[in-house]
Amino acid sequence: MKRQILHIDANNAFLSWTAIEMLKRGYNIDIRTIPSIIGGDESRRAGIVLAKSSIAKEFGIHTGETIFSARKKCPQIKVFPTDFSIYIKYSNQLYNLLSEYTDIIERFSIDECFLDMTNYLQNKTLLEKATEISRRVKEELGFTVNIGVAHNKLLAKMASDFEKPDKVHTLFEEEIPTKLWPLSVGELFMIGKKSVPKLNNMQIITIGDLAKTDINKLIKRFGKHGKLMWEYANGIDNEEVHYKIEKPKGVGNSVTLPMDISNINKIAEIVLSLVEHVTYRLRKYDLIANVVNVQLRTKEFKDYSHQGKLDCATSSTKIIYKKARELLEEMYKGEAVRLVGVRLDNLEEKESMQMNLFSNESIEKQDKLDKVLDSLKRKYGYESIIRAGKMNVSDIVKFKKN
DNA sequence: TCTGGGGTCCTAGGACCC
DNA sequence: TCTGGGGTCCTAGGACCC
Repeated sequence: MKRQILHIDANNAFLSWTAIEMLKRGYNIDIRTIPSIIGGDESRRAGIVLAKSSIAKEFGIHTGETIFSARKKCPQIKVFPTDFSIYIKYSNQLYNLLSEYTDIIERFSIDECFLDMTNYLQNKTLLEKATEISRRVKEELGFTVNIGVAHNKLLAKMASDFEKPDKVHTLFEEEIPTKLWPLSVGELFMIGKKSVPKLNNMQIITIGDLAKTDINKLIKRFGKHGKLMWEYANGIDNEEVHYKIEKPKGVGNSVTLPMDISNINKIAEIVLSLVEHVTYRLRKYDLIANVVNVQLRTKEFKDYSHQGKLDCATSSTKIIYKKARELLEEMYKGEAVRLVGVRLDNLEEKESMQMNLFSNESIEKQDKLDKVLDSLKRKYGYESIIRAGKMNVSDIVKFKKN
């Protein structure tokens, strides 16, 4: 039996949601109707376009380009800051509305969901359900969505990416040759900008070209990814809609510094504050980590990282910082650093934590201290807890001046 | 006042064991 | 004077996604 899958994608999510919130707060312009973008903070060297209005798009502005470049294309562009609390609010509203239609719902990202409607059609067609959802989101939540209607996740996702905004598109098997195959190969999900030139060199220009290429040739050139590409080009995908909430496989935080730093002690202070953030998140999930990873990005945009296994899985700020500091010292060559990141991987449930016979007592003590600090953070806000040696942005500025 | 931050998965190569 | 080879674990880096 064929599965009945929908992919729902909020149109210009960050910008639309900001527009609605601003109107609610009394702002008299709907920023969806003017040349506008949501952008990162330029003063913190994070000035890229995260979302754009349709009019901004007409000026040739793309998501991911610099705000500087967007201004050159459209000097009158209005730039609004990011605010994740707004996005989470509207994302939840969308999720709650969609949850009325099926129990098998997967939050694919902050603005996208997959729905498995196979056992939830109630004598209606999948397309009728999609049309109803589209209308209700617009009327009740005040923004528009694109909906892809298909028999698997890949085709539903590709369909929702067809003409925008506020559209419902089907992509059933018999429509693949006319709707999917004429598109450029780079439009296919999981084919990024590095793969496109390699495929073009093999005379593969469209998704149809890819679909008709010998799969073994693709496997030879791209390994596992080659098989996936070929299957996707042919509309093959058996992935389930993952409706159970899964814990993360890894957690990380990274930060672009307001200015480049080449003093290892100052970098270590940034690492400490990142370790505090990241272990706090880890403890919220009741997880412990086995692997610590420290990442640096140089001012030339060269990324490198070192990772190391802990003797025993933990969520302790102190132990993880100690490891992170070792990794930093072993990898750092003295370059000017633009970004610092810390990731924790190979996570496991806290219940399974193995008792370390030799330092059991001190682990428990440290665990208690972290828990106390966490509850203070929740109560008084994260910024109220500042360990000695932690550096904030103004310290970095002062450091640079000295 | 060019170039975010959060993830997942894969691969190549080295170390080590038998 | 020949220097295997399979398996597993680990790390660094890269590709892709939103």
